[in-house]
Amino acid sequence: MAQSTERLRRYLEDELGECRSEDVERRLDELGTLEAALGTAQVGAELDVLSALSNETRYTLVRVLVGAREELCVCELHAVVDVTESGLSHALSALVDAGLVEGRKDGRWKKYRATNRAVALVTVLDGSVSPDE
Amino acid sequence: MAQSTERLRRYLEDELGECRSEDVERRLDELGTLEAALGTAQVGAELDVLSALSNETRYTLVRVLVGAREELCVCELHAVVDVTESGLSHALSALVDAGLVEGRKDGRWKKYRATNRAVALVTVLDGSVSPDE
DNA sequence: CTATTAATTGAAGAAACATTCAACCTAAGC
DNA sequence: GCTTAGGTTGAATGTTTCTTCAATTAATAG
Repeated sequence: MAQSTERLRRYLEDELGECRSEDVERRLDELGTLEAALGTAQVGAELDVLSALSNETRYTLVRVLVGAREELCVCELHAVVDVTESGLSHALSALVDAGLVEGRKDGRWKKYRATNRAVALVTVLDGSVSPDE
Repeated sequence: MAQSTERLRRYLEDELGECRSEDVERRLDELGTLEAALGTAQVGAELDVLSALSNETRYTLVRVLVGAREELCVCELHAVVDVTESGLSHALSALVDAGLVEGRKDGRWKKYRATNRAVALVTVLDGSVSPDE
């Protein structure tokens, strides 16, 4: 919520024919309610997930792990993305933080797999985004 | 796809008990297939959508428009986010490019509404992300 | 036609991000 | 024990991405 309400008043005058202070107040309230519909914590968490996904390296890793339907070793994932070992580790760590991937140590190897959240998101993206744009 | 296959060879030796060159080749192939499962164009488009959403201002706008279930005037949206008019315009333009929002001019006002794609994505995010993280 | 208002555009500085290098930790192997 | 290999961490840098300011377009009002 923020900023000058002058323009909004003129807009409501246009829409409603007339406009009193309380009309502006009411509309601001409605808009505020829409904005706050989910808590700030929820929105913050969703933004974290989106930020984690919106990077080519990380998104590729998620896609591959979702597609694999099984856990993959870091050394296998390294064959799939074009970053250093360190970069790969940073990427996986960000995905773990976002709850998109889970890691497990297995002897001297470390394996990662996609979470249900990752599967759900990738599925929707595939379904609602067509390549021609 | 990239990088040294030495570690992968050793990993496969561990997993399979033995490992010939062709085993490494085959595994690299499988991984490559996973990575290429969707075309590059598709992945690029999905990344564009994710990048558009992964910003507080833009995500808030999408959430409000999805929640409103009707078109809202720029001057109304301005009451909801904390950026300049110019910033708001840039944000809306990015959302249009990503196919998350559609704009329509109405006299001297301009109105935006959420697309189906936006509704689908917000719905899944709400469903799969819980606030406590 | 001029002035005003709604909104957009481009450029530029500031802030956030991603990637790498180097150092490090841990588990196995000798 | 020592060494090697898999993987992670933190700091630094180079690149993107935001946000703003100033100028601009388009529509209405006078």
